[in-house]
Amino acid sequence: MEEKEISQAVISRLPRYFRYLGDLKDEGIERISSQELSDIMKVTASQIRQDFNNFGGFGQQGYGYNVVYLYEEIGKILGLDKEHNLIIIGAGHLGQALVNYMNFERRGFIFRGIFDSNPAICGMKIREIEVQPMEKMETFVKENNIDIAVLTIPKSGAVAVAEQLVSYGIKAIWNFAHVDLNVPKEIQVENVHLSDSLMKLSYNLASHDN
Amino acid sequence: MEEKEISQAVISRLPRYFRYLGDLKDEGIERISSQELSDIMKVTASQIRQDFNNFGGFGQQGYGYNVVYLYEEIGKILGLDKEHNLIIIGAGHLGQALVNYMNFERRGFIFRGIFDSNPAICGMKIREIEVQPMEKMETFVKENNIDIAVLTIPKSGAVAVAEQLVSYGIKAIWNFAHVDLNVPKEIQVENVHLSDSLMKLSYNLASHDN
DNA sequence: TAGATTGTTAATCGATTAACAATC
DNA sequence: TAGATTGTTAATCGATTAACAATC
Repeated sequence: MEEKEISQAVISRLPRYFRYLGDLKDEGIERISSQELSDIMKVTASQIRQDFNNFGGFGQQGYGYNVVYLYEEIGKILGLDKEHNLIIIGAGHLGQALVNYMNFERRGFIFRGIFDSNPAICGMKIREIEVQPMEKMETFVKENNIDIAVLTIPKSGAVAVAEQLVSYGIKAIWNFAHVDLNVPKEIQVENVHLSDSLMKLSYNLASHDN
Repeated sequence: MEEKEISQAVISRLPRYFRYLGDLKDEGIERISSQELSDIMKVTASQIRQDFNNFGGFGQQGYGYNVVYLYEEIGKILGLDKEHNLIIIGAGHLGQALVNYMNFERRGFIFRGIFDSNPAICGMKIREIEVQPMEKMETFVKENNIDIAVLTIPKSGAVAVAEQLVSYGIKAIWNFAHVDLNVPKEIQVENVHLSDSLMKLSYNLASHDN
């Protein structure tokens, strides 16, 4: 599908552009130049133009970029014009928090199922979605066209569950378990290692402390 | 405190080293070479040696690295040998999930207080910690030697609350609100933008889909 | 047309990898 | 000592920034 591979450094910046452009759109701003965007986002205008040009010319010389158009194009690049069917494995506090966070749904990421290995909480409902036992996962994934699995289980079970999910046909994993998964490279994995993030903060706190 | 500034790229890798070394330690492994670590972590041995040498020589020629020693040194670099006092602002699902996640406490990050602007949930207890109204925040921060604030509130209020926190003497903010904070550069900010992370996954899913 | 601003090439900077001398 | 492996310098690679010609 892609002509040339875009670097992950660029991809990581796209959601932030998307957010700022959404805000500008909401404010009714019609056009913006790379220099103006540079001023509010605190990145160089050069980087902005380079980033956008990875995906083709979104702007117009002498004018700049049309906010709504650019916003929509970046949304498409990020796949936000399509619906994604998600399941979440692990109905603990974090899993529940994610299911309850409505903004994902607004962007087309729809939670279809919740699974947990603890029989005590199976049957419980989180926002109309019933928690199911792990045994139901295979059929559910196959019958409901699930493409993304969210892992909010302890690290001990995560590697094995990830392998199962891949065998059921899952294409991407959003991994909150504090462990590196072992899946084929064509399966996309995005790790959210909260304790790593906190440790980084801790380092920066200590090193800038005088 | 620091001689030379260490790049954030290096810092970002330290928690992962720390995790692998902890696992090796638990397995009773005494020593490891950069090459062996390279094999299990899937990064180059060269990078491992460069990374460690930013902080001085942790190894020994002909021998490698002592696992326990290296583990402890990296822990110290990350500031995990000290206790941190945290407060969390926003007692919603995500805030509750973080407070309930015991692993942070194990590493010395202690939740001392929880604040929320909704009077209806003030007084509620989350793991023995009572949710307090925002008005109590200033005194609490000053009297309890709080150094890290965790922001789990909607983006609308986040920028203002961050500024307040800074004025109360907070030194670092772990920001889960989907907005860029506007604080002096000596205040450390670590952003966890979950929707950005999910969008990145969505991009990679779409672009590797054939 | 003149002015503005992009798209894109070239230059710089920084991070990663390779190589090897130092040394345990 | 000989072998192994680090610490560190040098080479490469990739990402960011600067510059400017193209063009609206």
